[in-house]
Amino acid sequence: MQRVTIAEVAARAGVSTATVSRVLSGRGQVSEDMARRVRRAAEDLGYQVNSIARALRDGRTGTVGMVVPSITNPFFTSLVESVEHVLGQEGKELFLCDARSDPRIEARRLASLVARNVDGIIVSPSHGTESGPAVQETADRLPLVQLDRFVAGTDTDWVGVDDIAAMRQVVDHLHAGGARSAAFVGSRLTNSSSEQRLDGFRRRAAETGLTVRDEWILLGDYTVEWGEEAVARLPDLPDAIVCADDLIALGVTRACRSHGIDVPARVQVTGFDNIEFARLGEPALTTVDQPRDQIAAEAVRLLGAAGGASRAHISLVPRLVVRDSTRAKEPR
Amino acid sequence: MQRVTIAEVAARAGVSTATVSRVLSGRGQVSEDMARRVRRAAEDLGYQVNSIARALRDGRTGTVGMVVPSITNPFFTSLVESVEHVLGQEGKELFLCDARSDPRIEARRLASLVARNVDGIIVSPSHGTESGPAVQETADRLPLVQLDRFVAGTDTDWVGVDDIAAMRQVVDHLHAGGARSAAFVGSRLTNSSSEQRLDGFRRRAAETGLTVRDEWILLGDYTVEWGEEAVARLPDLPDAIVCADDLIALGVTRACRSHGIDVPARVQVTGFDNIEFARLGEPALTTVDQPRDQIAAEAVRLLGAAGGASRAHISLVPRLVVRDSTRAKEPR
DNA sequence: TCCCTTGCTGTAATCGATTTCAGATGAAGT
DNA sequence: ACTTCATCTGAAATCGATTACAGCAAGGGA
Repeated sequence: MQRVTIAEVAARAGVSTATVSRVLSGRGQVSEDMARRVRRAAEDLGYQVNSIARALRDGRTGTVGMVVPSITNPFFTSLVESVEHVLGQEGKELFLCDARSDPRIEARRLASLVARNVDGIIVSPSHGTESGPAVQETADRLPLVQLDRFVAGTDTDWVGVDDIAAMRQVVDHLHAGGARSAAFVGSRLTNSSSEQRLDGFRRRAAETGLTVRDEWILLGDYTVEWGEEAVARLPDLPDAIVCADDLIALGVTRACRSHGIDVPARVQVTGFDNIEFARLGEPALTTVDQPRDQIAAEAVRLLGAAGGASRAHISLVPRLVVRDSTRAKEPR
Repeated sequence: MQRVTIAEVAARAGVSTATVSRVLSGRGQVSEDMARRVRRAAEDLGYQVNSIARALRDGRTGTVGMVVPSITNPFFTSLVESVEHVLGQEGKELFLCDARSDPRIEARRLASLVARNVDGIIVSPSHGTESGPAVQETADRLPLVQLDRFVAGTDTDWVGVDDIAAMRQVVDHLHAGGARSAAFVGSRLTNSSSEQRLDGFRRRAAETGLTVRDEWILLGDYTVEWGEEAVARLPDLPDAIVCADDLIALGVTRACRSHGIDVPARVQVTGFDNIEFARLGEPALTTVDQPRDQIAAEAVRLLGAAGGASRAHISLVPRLVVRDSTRAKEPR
């Protein structure tokens, strides 16, 4: 159970710890003779570096922290997977934290990541305003990139999709399928995704002449349950229901099915994110595909390039995936 | 950006670093006078401990590593969430790694967790035999608990469900619903869950006189796609299809729907795990609910209690959740 | 008055790997 | 033979927090 230290390797090889370090880390020049002896000794003893000691010494841990609002939301899960993959390619590792959609828990997580000397932090903030102080404070100490969601009034890099452009595609597609009125089911306006998507929806609906009534704007959580409940709350049925994410949309189609409302004949429904289960809905969901791998790659790149005085806001244009919950066959 | 060290706090408060440490960590006696001065100085400078340095000093990091086969599988995700929650209550944090169902990647992750001095490791091994060496080697150095799955021939603690008992419930329930023959769709026999579940299925099927033909045992991956494909591969239809997890079951019911096979009237289908989406299938899946929170709590408890010479194997009895993909109304 | 506690505080060692700096060796050049 | 360099090694400092140990002062008892 005792860990082997560099000193023991040095003793066994009959050299100094400096030489051992040089051999094993590959920097500095060491004669082939010594190198062999050291490697042999390290091998025999089963030596492995203590990365805590190394981290203390050179101030970097090779670790990136990531904080997401909810690890059970498949969208964030797949984002985490992408980020982990990209980091893996640079030999870095991921510290994953779940904020449980609570800005206070989020703040604690961020502080603890700072204390643990991660080299950078990727965060998808839980709340559009309340997450602000903690995020900004953290960003002042470490490279930090916001992902997907964005907190108002913070000065950090950001990567996500262009929600406005996405909603334009969605609305146009529904319109092409014959919709003349539409409802929006989203989450309470406590984060930027939700706001942006609602905003984009409203704008494009106005431009295309779609009827949108105030009672048709329903805000709750990013959950299947809320989607189901929202349908019950609609005073009457519009031609289409635009959902702020796929979980909500799955709830909406499920509720429609159990109320005997035909989708897409009577009501067209759209989701957002293109999680794996979107295609498993009945009917399969038309939704907006987020380019996760690209988002992850950009985020990691920005973390590495941190330090420039100017902040980057990278918004990628997502792609509409047409399935069976809408009527038009073309993306727009 | 510069981090404040204990020395700076000491200088500002006009005391030694020892005193600062004693005040801030609360151990050792310090006069109220000094304590106030120190706290004041720490506050002013925005001091935060460097947990790397602390970890180096006292050999513990307050961190637990967890390795799962696939973070995109909702079952593992919810398990991670439970574990994270339990750890959070003891002030520990979780280092999450995704093995991508590859024992080699898994071995690398385990080694890196050891190098990072985590206090313990929770792993759900990817492969029933190939994961063995890495898992055993890791367990020899650190407290380690296997979760859900188990590697043959390793000597470590384990927590999971009693797959045999679960399958007994499943088979009895299908039998009660009128099934007289059944197929099994699982994953290739590369992990204990799969083996145990198939074994349990076979045994109980034999005991209850259910017909099981060899061509009805189909093994692939834990994915929706495989479930869909498996249906196409069945030479003819049994009365029931028992799936080794919910993802497979979702694929199976989806394929049945698109082939016009009525579930549960023509074929009954069952899943395993009770992931959130199980109830969203069409029809909603009858499945086996895994007591995640309890599994997580036991795992964390075992990690803490490590050191005893004897190994604990804790198997919890899961509960059958009856929904619409089967015919009988009672659990058994 | 002197010794012994008791209660605080500071000095310095410690954890393990890395790296600076100085010293040693040997080869090549004049 | 004497420099001059290049090449390699090792001693010791360093990162930041913790803690064993020693020292000091005040108070009590003999």
